[in-house]
Amino acid sequence: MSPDTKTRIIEATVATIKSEGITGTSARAIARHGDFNQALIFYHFGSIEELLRATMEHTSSARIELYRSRLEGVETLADLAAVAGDLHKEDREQGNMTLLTQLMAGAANDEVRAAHLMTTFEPWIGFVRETLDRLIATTPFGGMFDMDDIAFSISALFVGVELMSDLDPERSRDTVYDTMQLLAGAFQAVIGEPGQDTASRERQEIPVE
Amino acid sequence: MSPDTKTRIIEATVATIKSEGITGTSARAIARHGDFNQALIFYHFGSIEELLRATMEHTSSARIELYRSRLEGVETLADLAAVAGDLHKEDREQGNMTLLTQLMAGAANDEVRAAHLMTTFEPWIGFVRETLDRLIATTPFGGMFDMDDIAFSISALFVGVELMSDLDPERSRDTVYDTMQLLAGAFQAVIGEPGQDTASRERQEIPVE
DNA sequence: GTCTATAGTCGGATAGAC
DNA sequence: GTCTATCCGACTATAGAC
Repeated sequence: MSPDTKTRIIEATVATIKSEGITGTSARAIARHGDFNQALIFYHFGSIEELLRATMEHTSSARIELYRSRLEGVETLADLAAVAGDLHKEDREQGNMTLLTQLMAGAANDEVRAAHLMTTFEPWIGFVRETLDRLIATTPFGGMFDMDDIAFSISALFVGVELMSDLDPERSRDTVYDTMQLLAGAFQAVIGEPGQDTASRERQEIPVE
Repeated sequence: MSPDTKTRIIEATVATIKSEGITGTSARAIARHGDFNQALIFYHFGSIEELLRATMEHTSSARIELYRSRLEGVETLADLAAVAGDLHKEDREQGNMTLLTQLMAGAANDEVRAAHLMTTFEPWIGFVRETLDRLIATTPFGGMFDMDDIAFSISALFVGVELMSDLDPERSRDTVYDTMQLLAGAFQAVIGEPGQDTASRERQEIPVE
């Protein structure tokens, strides 16, 4: 019945952060959520610190694969905005974004934790970058902007929207993604779709990496 | 020598959140930072909760006026990005953005605190909106997008960039704002500058509210 | 591997001297 | 208005029974 105990503890940790926030996440609170004894945490992880690190890795690696599989077929900026909006909505409903922002805030004044969290987040940014490369970098506009900065900014935008939405849950943020989709479509119209001629650019192959 | 005691306590609270994070902010830690007795907090504010609320208001109202005075002269999107980048850089260096994100994260699972923080943040979003109104809403593009959503997204972008920058302080984020400035300039070129004719829009008065 | 019990620290908050 | 002293609950972590 009980799967791996370490996994059970990590899942209880996730549930605790989602419902109590990082400031309310203690060994006792986690044990209450998972219905096991508090001392188990220290037997399996040694410290709360180590448990939080393990929790970061567990949740991050689980999500990145889903994102990758869903976004690899995307071919226009409007599609990107639409799929990203859908994924983000799922994550919101499951509390995954709250989990992330709470872990981030809790790591801000702790260098070791921050470095660890950034490492788990890096593939995410790199992956937004890859998607952008497919859609923009092959156009003449690709050379105009630093794609790393844009990928970083887009990732930050999602994080920021979530953090602020958590503060104001009554105002639905679905329209924000609709608006972003409109904007992306307008932008796409200006730069032209990949694989389709426009007045201002030459036809190019889209590199498959 | 000592100004208002309440102010001293609030300033010690700000210093504590900046250096210890929201999870490390306790009555005792605040008292250490401000070099006064812990009991003073409860005499003047009644509870930590109330002190945090007062701190939110204090810091928010102080900054919004500065932002307003600096941004009211802005007339193009590129200028907007430039001035916003400068202001944001100042805030970063003073730790004000860390303060904000930490307060946000700490308020996420506390409805009363969240509502309070959102209230102090609302003028900020409204004010980004006013700036956008001056720059975009008077063009034909104004009708295409929900300006509230865009103002919300821009505010969220800054918050998100900061939260992520806090995790990765070594990678300088100055280039992010340079890139945003470039993007804004390109966008401006497409929609045309306010007060200047373009092929696709009629001349309009910019309403002064 | 999981539990109870407990040590030791730190938290919010109050009473009361000055 | 500011301090000392203190209550009491919650915390991390460990020792040791089972």
